[in-house]
Amino acid sequence: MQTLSKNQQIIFDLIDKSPEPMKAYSILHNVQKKGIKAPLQVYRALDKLVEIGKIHKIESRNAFIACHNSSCQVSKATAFSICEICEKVTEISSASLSKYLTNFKDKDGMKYSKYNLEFFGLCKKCR
Amino acid sequence: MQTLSKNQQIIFDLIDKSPEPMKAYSILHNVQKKGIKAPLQVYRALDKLVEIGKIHKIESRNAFIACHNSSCQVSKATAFSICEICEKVTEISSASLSKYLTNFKDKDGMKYSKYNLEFFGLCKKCR
DNA sequence: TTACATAATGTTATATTATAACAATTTAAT
DNA sequence: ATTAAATTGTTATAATATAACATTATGTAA
Ligand SMILES: [Zn+2]
Ligand SMILES: [Zn+2]
Ligand SMILES: [Zn+2]
Ligand SMILES: [Zn+2]
Repeated sequence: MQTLSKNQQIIFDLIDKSPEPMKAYSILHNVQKKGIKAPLQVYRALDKLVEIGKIHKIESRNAFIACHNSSCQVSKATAFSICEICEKVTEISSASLSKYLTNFKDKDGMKYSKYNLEFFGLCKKCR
Repeated sequence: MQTLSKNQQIIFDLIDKSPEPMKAYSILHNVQKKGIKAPLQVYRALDKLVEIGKIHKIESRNAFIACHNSSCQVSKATAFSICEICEKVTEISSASLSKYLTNFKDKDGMKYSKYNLEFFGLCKKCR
């Protein structure tokens, strides 16, 4: 549990409080009053936060959410559900899923050190 | 098996022949001699080809590969392995994996209509 | 085969996402 | 105190993707 730098903390707090994934330039707009003025300052903080597992990138949406799943060790194994109507994103925390994927071997017997899984469908509200 | 339009066929052929995933602007450069001059022409063909399942988008790389897996019905269920050194991408065709993920239900019992899974590791050559 | 709807194309402009390059400052460990 | 590593600040630019509008081609049904 390392301490975050000033920019990292500001940006993490913002993402952590957001009910939905946040995009980089939306983050930028929200932190300009706190002195973070340039895209690069945002992207650098995002890179670090992803690296240490505090946030995840939703690749299909180019957006970021805070990790609320202590079992996904440093972002090596991530799974999300995404509603195709309202765009609600939830991190999936399933021991059996992560066990299955962590142990998955392909045809050549290769095991992978990392994965990202994105499920799509309709959330409760949108069904 | 529908017939492709002119632009769609040109762009599919290029991607299909490529040994590696192709990015949109690399595609554009490669088809300019064939009269496709604008990004939008490329993106429109890519959108359609993805929609009908002839190609897939590798979300973490913003790149496209041809589908060589008849069992992934119209791109609703895709899985790839990605080498983090040489960026080689392979479509994974595993009946047990697709069965597991297609039947996966989250905590609320929700089933998903679609998923995309990207595994990361080192390919044979790079290990 | 005309009429109509749908799909695809062509074109210009612009929006969105992300990194390069370089200088300065802060932090943490000797 | 010295030094290395990490972080910050700043400007410019690269890479990825869509909006808006006009035109042309294709398929379907009276
Ligand atoms: Zn997580
Ligand atoms: Zn929803
Ligand atoms: Zn496929
Ligand atoms: Zn490799």
